[in-house]
Amino acid sequence: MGDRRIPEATVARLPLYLQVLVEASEVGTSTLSSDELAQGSGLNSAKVRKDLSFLGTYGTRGVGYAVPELTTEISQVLGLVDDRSVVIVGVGNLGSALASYDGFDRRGFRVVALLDAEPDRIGTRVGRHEVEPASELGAIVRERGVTFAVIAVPAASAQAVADEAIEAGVTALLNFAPTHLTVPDHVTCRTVDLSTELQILSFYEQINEPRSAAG
Amino acid sequence: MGDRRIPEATVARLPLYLQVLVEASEVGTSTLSSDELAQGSGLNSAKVRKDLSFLGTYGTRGVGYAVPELTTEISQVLGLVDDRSVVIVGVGNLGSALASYDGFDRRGFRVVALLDAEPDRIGTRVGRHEVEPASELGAIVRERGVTFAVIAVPAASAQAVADEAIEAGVTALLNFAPTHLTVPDHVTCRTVDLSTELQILSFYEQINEPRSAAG
DNA sequence: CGTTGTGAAGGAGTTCACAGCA
DNA sequence: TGCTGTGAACTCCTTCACAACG
Repeated sequence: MGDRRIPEATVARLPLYLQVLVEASEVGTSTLSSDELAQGSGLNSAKVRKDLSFLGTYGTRGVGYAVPELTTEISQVLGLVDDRSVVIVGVGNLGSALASYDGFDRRGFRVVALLDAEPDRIGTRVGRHEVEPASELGAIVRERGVTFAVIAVPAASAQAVADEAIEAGVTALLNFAPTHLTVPDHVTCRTVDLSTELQILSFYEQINEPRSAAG
Repeated sequence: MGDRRIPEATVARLPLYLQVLVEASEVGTSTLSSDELAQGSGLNSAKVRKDLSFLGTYGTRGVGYAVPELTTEISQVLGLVDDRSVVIVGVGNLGSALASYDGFDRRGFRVVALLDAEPDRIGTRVGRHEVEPASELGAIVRERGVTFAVIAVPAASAQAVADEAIEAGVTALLNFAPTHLTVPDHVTCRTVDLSTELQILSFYEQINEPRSAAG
């Protein structure tokens, strides 16, 4: 210990641990060892212990980690304690899917608006929401205290959408457009690009396949 | 140089460079400096040069990188030269969105089947395909020479789907189920979990927000 | 006795800074 | 002159190995 800063690599794994913890608690398990946590998340126990040590001391030697306590602690560290308002911009195929995705609500992310620039789509219902005009982005973000924006618009308009959202007060962006977004320091942006993921897979697939061993 | 192995971190960035290169070529730009590539992908020039040096020598000192040559080289390294057959398992909200996503085809990933376990969905059309029964997974993979599977089923059935796909010959998995999949060494699996991404964002959002500076 | 927590070692990735070349 | 290519320094992450402790 000593340092209070949690390494980036550790932060990226905390949600995995949370997943395993929630599953365990659903089955009634009250304690998990670092090794069990590792199994469940596809890591190794040393990494798990090191990661959890950054949060403080939540384990018991000879026993393991208490599921409810650790769940609470990780939720707290990740800032999942109170609800966050999310706006989804772009209600095409992906945007619609995201709007209907229950994983948002389950972790305290409340979708408060769906926006789109297409006149045809405005006023239609998607999931529990009615699609509103994208031109209202700034106003909606301000009025409804939105801090998260999910960007599911074409690459060409993604930066403009991001800029307007940030201008209005959004501080976290989840970007599905296949393009790099430039954001100020106080804003966090993560880009998820399906095509990129496939290309990375493609690289390793051809490596793993040394010309098909018959037999 | 000397080493022929491309670092993992570099592989993960090659698709970004490819994106910038394709955009540049569409605008008619024939040369890009490491700094321009860096701008476009949100990195820094040293990283770009180091990354590209692993591919060989494709730059010209004093000038930059030739767009078409570098595009070809990266495509080749990523194994994007010939088409790959992809099967999408799970045609819920996300699966449907993926089925209609044109980013797959654009990079040589050919979706050859959509599968689902729900009797209601079988036979319905989604995008250009008719949904087939998930029980046919193994047969379809074998008959159509599928090597990529996109898993968009609930977490509870994801591992079973993965196992069957792998058994039939799939060697690359893109998993959207919020759970860790165990796969043999010769198979590559990448998990994309929206909820995980949001939670990581959440962490940095609260860090960036030191109790809201008025003004 | 079993498992955590952690210094220390080892490895991977990033950045620096500049020689080398068009 | 300007930009690449790259050793070397540095920082970050992972793994090891074991003392500490319930």
